[in-house]
Amino acid sequence: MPPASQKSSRSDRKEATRRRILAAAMQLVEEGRSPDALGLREVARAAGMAAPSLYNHFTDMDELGLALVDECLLRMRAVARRARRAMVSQDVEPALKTLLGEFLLAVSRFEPVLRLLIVQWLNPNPEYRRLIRRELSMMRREMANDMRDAAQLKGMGEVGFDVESDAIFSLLITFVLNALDISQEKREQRLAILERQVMMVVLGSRALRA
Amino acid sequence: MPPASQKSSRSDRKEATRRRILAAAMQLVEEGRSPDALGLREVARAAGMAAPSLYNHFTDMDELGLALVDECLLRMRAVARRARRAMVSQDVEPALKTLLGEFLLAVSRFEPVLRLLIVQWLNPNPEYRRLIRRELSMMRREMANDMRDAAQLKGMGEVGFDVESDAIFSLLITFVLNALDISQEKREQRLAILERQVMMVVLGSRALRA
DNA sequence: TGTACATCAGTGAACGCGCGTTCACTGATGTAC
DNA sequence: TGTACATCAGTGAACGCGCGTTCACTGATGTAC
Repeated sequence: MPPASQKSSRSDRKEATRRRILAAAMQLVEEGRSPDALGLREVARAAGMAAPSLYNHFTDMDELGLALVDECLLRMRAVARRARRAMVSQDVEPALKTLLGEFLLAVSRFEPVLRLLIVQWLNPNPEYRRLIRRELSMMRREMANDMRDAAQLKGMGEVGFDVESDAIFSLLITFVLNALDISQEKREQRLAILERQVMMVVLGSRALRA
Repeated sequence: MPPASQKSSRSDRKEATRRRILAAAMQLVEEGRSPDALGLREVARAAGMAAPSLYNHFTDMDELGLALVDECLLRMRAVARRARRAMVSQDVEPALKTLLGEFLLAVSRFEPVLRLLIVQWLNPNPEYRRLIRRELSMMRREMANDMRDAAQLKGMGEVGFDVESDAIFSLLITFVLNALDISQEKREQRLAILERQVMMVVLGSRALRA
């Protein structure tokens, strides 16, 4: 038996290399390289290694692709969490303005990441869809929980916000689709529209409850 | 100068072959063949001709692809028109129920067509996106016009419904994304949610106007 | 501590494959006289 | 109407290309004694 620290030395470096590969792939994505996702050689080159080396870290391209999607989802969750945290303990309207402002920033900053996620949402391989859908509904649920907590704080009692947050998510997703290749200026115009639409949902669900 | 009828004989047959190719491609799409759109040979085989023959009718694969997208959009517009016609001169809620019922049928029936449209919406070649976006905003506008006309009939005066119909469209699009590979049963559950969400938008925009 | 051996991340060359596309050709159909 | 010629939709074979993947090998690193 070798000492644990020694034993892990080689596997530590291997793990680091794996991260390096994923980081290189992510950078390619963020640079907007998206001719139908990335090629094996392209990623290898970006990571500064020979193509077959990737097979020491991923059994095939799909495993790399899924790991990449996972990485993208991770970033999006961080964005969502940050946005939600920024809106706690505000009134509805300023809270939404904050949320959407954060969202616009995120869309601009992560546009290629979002594009990859939507493309892979339609990947013939169902594993991609499962992964994305699972994470997405998790984000939806977190948002619904936050809304419920906020409502409770304002003494509105125990109300469900699942349908409502689902609708808002739909608006956000379509916003991304529409925003994909328009100018920053038009994007802000569309954000103003999005704001009104989210308000519609908020007011409408209030009316439905009454 | 040859008589026009004679002259067109050969080009008529050519035109017919072109249509045959597109029809064969459409059938492949509707059968759910979608490993990242269709291959040249696959389409040729389905149309019963040799691969290079396609070049007598399309300058390259992109032209065929765009023609195919056009065909898909045509069908979707027909669906939309039919749905809107089914909802004239009803009250808001039954009209929406009718609209969404038609919509669910269409999603089930044209699922692969819709999938192709969303995939091509993200095609690196911007021509696809332009085409789809143009057609989509046309459909949106038509819907907004119908809503405006209906509102006018009920004496609500000249009100714009663009933001509202845009929101409803967003909900529909995301519904398609979510519906893509779930069972008929779950789909109907989601349709019930969609109904409530559309009602939220309708009621909410009414509240916003007040 | 020093040496002989095992492991294994990384490599260069090559694989089979299917893709979109080009090319010289064929033969039925239309045109001109 | 009959014949000689032009057009052109359709074809089989072949092209170059880039893809994901396999393989035998190398050489640094870890292991055992």
